[in-house]
Amino acid sequence: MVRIVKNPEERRTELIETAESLFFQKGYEYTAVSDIVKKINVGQGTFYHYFKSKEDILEAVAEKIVAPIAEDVRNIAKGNEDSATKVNSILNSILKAGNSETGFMKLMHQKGNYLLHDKLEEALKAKISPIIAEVISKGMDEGFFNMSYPKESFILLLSSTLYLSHHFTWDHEARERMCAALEEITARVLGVKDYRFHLEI
Amino acid sequence: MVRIVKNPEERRTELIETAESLFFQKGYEYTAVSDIVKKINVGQGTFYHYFKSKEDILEAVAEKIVAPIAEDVRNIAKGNEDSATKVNSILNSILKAGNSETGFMKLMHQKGNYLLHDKLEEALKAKISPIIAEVISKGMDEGFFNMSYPKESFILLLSSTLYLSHHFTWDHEARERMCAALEEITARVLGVKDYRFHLEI
Amino acid sequence: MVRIVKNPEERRTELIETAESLFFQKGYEYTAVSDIVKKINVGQGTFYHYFKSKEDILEAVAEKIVAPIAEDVRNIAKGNEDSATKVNSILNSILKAGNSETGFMKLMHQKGNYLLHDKLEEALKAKISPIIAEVISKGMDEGFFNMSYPKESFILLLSSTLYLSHHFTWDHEARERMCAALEEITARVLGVKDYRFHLEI
Amino acid sequence: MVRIVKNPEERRTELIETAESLFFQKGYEYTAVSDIVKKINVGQGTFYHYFKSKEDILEAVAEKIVAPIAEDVRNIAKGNEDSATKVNSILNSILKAGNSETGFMKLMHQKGNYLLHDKLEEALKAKISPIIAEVISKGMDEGFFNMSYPKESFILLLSSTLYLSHHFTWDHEARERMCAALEEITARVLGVKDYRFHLEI
DNA sequence: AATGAATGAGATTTCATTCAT
DNA sequence: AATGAATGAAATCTCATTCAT
Repeated sequence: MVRIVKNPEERRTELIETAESLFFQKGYEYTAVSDIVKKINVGQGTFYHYFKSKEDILEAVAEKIVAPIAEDVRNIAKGNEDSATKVNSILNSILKAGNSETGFMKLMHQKGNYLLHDKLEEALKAKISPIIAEVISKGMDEGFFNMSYPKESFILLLSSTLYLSHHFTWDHEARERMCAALEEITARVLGVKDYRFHLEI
Repeated sequence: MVRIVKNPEERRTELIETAESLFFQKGYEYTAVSDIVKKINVGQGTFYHYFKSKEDILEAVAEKIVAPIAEDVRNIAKGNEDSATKVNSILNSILKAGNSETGFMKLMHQKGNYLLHDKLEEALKAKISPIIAEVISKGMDEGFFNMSYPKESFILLLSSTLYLSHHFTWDHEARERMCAALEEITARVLGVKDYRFHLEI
Repeated sequence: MVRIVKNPEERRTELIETAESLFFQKGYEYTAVSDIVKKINVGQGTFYHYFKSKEDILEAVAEKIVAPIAEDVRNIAKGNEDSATKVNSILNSILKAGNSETGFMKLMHQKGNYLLHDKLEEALKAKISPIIAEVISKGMDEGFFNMSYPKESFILLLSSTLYLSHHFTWDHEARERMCAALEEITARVLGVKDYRFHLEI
Repeated sequence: MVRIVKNPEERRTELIETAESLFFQKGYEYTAVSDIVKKINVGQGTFYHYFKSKEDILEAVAEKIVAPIAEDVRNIAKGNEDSATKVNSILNSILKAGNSETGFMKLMHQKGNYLLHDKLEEALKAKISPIIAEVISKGMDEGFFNMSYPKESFILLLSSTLYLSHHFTWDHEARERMCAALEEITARVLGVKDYRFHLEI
């Protein structure tokens, strides 16, 4: 085979992107390392030059997915809106990222992607929870929110949100209702009075 | 090997119980069919008399786990208590079943048990949701509860509850707080005014 | 592939014999499990039905080789000859088994057979040393042999014998001389006076 | 990485020493070329500037180990002592070099070092045998030693000596006995009458 | 109903060596 | 002289399932 030397950064990215697209199509378990390397015409060994195992690239893929979401959430948190609006935007941002045509939800809930599911959930929580915690905390101080156990309550709310995302297969109407329910729940859990959440899936 | 003929029902149960115990110890993925049959000294082929695949016995295990919980919930639903009390009991019943020493939670959240997780969640929802739905619905009629989308809201609440169960490893204090948060959330989601939930993990 | 069911004992032997012959031809390291199974037209899995690893069959091969030698030595030890004659026969038996056309020496000293070398040496010592020890001990009691440290001395002598076997590649004359040297050494080490050892390679 | 140019001789030595230390720790087979180069922070390609293969550096390591021993032996041979004393010193020199904390014996008898074992034995024999042969020969002429096949006998004796070294892990008493046995054997094999060997491990 | 020998596709990983830079 | 990205062949082992008995 012709040997093509590339900037390592570039090669690495190439591998991650290829892996992601294959995990999306066939699922992690059903994607062989050989599928990945064949697709970009590099040797099998090249893969192991960059990742020490198949699970290793899975983590890289999970990070690649979560990074822009975390970035988004971070930006929202930095903004000047009031806390309820921020929470609303954050939830929408997550729902949107998850449910778009190539969103992480489709990826997560596929037969061969159980492990990816785990890694994603973990990464999401690790990167996003702390940011939200701050928003909530500020909202509490300002009297916007009213919860006895803000941190815990929000984790539970977030899990509901992610759970909702699961159900991207539902028919339109069902999703609408689910979404509306989540709006109500969010308001109630946060103890918000004069704010109406608007979520979209 | 000496060939021991047993009552088919008995053999089947024996296989399911063995499978369950192995899934508990090592996880579904890491349990080979050969592990199961070796443990009760039957031939490999025997397994395939009773189950058409490995996934098949997984479903049987999931059902075996869910059945008594559903039974419990059904009994609570039949009782004479008011609706809020019933919901309270139901949630506790689920939490308890999930968190006991050999409860389904430990099983669900183990590395090789992703598929089992799925099947359990599915089975739980299939068997339990309708019963709860009725309780909720009655509570709504009686003015006990107040939600715009009772069914959807409760599913989300239930998912939070299960999610909470996840975290049975936390230290005592953390779990106490989590539990208290769930009590508050439950009340708020259901739109209950004059009832204080008491959950236990 | 047509499935041919055989008596397990037979299949196992078939595998061991095939493995031995391949190790002899190409060396252990250069023999793939797939080579073995292909040669007798069974599935790859069949191999792992009988041996839990490639190293496992290596041990079986080593045992198969050592067993008849140990048997021989045991029979010699049981005989009615005087101790010196027994020792002479034992050494010859080992030399002969090692140096015959398909003897273990050729097997041992081949590039890909280092591990087999080890296993063989180990097995030889484990099975044969105790028998010899007894012969020596009896010879000491009868005044045939005369050594201050019989056990230790004989181990050293045996190692020389095996070492000698190494050199099956030498030309005829060199081997003759080596053999004659060993005869003298044996007599001296054992402290034998009126016996002339006759070794053959 | 910063590129550091060194005196080729120095670089070569650095590589050999690193290889030796790794072979000592992990064994030749389990030491990757990449382990060696990583340890001294040079590129993978640099290795192949100095050695044409992995086996090539193995030989260099073997030579490095054997050289000082041969030097020692050569010096002893040059001395004015009588032949028996010289043999005694030579054997001790070899035993000492082999059994010191980082001696070649530990190296030789390690799982991944079969090939090194071979190379060492070969090198030892090539460099040391001729020197000893001369000492022996002189001793024969002077009537000190008495053997029918001096060269062959001594090789066998040497192999026993090395074999003994093998067992440097034995407990103190066992080694004492082994050593004493070797003293007796040496005297007998050489046909020495009025000399008592004193070996130390 | 029961057995257990047989199957075989396929996946991950290693690493000595090469070569474009 | 030095680099280190790239290569790729090859090998072991797993295990759900089948099927001759």
